[in-house]
Amino acid sequence: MAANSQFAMAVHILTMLARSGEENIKSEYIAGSVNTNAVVIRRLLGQLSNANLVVSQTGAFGGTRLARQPVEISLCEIYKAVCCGEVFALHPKSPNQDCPVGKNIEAFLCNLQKEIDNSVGEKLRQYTLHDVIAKIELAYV
Amino acid sequence: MAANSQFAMAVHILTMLARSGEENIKSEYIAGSVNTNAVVIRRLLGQLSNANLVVSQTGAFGGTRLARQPVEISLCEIYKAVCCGEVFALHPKSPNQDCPVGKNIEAFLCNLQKEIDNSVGEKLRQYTLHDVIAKIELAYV
DNA sequence: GTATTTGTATCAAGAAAGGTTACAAAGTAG
DNA sequence: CTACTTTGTAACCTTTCTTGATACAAATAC
Repeated sequence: MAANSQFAMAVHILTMLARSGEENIKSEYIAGSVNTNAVVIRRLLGQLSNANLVVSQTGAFGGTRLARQPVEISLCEIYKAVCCGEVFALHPKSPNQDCPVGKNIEAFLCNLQKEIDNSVGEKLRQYTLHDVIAKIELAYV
Repeated sequence: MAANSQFAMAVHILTMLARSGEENIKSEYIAGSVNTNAVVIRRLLGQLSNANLVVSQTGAFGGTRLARQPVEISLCEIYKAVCCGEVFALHPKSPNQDCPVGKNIEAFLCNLQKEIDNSVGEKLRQYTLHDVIAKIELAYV
């Protein structure tokens, strides 16, 4: 399976929007920077819109802009908006319930999964889009 | 077959081995508990063997046993032994280097990726195979 | 009305994981 | 030495996910 880079692309997209303020940005333009197809961008924008992170407009002079200030959007929100996945997956088939290990390992792993996810969420909550811009601007001064 | 469940299966395998002490366990037997094919188990055991977590023997009465005591094997080591993947992937194609965002976002995301991975590693380092057994035994008393 | 842009639907290509069969190599027992 | 057992791999198939691409209806501006 191809690796999931939706979070990386979503951060890229939102960083572009953050730098453009109230101006509407076209998916075609963003696609040029992310180096992909405009439909890929629009699909991601759809998810970000569902999460109330962006606002879109159809029609001529339409496009997308942030729904909130960059300082009010954490990377954790972005992660949750586009990543349905967990850090690791559970067993593809349920383990053998007649084995004491098989019977109980799933519950353990499921709890562990949640614990790790919380840990990742906490880390991501430390950064906002504003921080991303700050770091990137520094990088090319 | 959705996401990567190698870590989940590896923990399951090692828990089985941990409960059997010095005894050699056959891949066929483990496969019965994990509910998969013996070759899938042997593939994982190969990775765990490369990481010096288990020792295998071919031939009659062969099989696999832990290379160390359960208390000396952390979940972090297991994770690193079987997961080549990161929590999130970077851009599939390199972003447009003519765009200030495209030019600098990769470095930022790469650092973030490492930071998150460290965070996950730290969390997993808190648990050993011994802890897993303790929790599982409790679960079915 | 015409041009533009989003929002979707649909399809194809490629990658990764898991499952399966097959078999050589290594080891044990007698 | 012979027969048997088990690991270690290779090869192949199927399923599933992600990305990329084309197409077109709906919405909006002038």
